[in-house]
Amino acid sequence: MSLRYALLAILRVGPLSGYDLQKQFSQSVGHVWHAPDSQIYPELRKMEEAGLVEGEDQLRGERARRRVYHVTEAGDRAFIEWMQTPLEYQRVRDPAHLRAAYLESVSYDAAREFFRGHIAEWEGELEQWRGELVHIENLSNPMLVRRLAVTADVDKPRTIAFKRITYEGLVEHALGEIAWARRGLELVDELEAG
Amino acid sequence: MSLRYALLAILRVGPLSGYDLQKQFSQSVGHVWHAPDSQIYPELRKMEEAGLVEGEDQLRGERARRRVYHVTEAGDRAFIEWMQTPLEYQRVRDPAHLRAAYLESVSYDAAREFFRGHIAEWEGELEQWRGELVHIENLSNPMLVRRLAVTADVDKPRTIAFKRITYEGLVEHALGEIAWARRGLELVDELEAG
DNA sequence: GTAAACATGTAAACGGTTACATGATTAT
DNA sequence: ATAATCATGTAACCGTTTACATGTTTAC
Repeated sequence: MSLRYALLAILRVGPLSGYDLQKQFSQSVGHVWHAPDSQIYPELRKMEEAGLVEGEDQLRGERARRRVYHVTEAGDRAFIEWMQTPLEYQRVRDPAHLRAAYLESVSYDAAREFFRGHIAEWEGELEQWRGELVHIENLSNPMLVRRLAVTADVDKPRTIAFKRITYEGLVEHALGEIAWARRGLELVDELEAG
Repeated sequence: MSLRYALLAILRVGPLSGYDLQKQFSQSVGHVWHAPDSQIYPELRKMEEAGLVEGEDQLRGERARRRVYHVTEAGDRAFIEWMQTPLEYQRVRDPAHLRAAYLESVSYDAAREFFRGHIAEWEGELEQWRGELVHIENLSNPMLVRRLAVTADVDKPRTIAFKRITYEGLVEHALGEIAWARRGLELVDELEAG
């Protein structure tokens, strides 16, 4: 159910077509809440039915159209209300730690493969999140710039500060996973040696 | 799809009824892969259809029955094969960091509420995982004891070591989330002050 | 002319959540 | 007698994933 609010968060900055939304999405909120375009288009339609957004068809060339969505007052209220509601945490479902707990059932090399894969996976995320963090510090993230353009001066420091701490948290998590997996590799070496 | 392998991991230690499995589950693998009983019973049936486990109905008293499942050779092979297959990581979908990125749209108190809730959530997980870690160190976890009972002496150190590093990783993650949220609270104080 | 990018979807399947439903046995 | 625990499910719903489907416009 968070997809809806992730989309509202972006649309609140200004109207966008489904296509543009999806592109902005994958370069911003998509870093913490992934969604494919095949999920975004239908969700926008549902949000329109619920009165949270309104879409207008615009013509593009002679035959093509694009549907541009903007947030309604009800949509804005719904977003703020959600932000103030206690967050529903999802139950833990962590395939990597599930597997790690049973590595005794495979060879040392297979165990190493697992930890190496874990490092590769989290280094990928780390790179993305660190990149975002740099863009936040430099004010070189287009979404953030657009947002700041519609934000009162008093509110700007907060807007930046919360984005920064968010990505700092993600970066630290990724670093933690990588450090853990490196220790995993050392453990495998020790077990094999002794 | 990991539920299947989580269930196999437990059943490989020895036969269990759906009910007992579910109890063992919630006290062991359930810490990293949650599943309600309403999901476990049908999954066991599906695994039986797939030939991974076999169930036998046992009588309990006069009228009641319980179905005891054990892993087949095919089930054992499937588990080992899965353990050696590159892990499919799920796309990031993190409602807490999604929300954190937009805290400028609510009051300082609402932002504090969010971070406090985050701390409470992760302290809950931390307690569970730390408890497990203690049970692993003391060999006071019944599942681990049963597992060691069917494990060759040479393999025992590994079996313990992988469980330990798994829960250490989880504990560190929880500590990281808590430290992050505490910094969040400090940030809110600073923003409100200056 | 052709490829890249623009633009918007549908359909089927799957996994997970929540609520409901039922009854037997054992310990007090 | 009664409560706790044992024991096993079904059904409806929801969100997500994957694969498929189609056509337009713009830049080279």
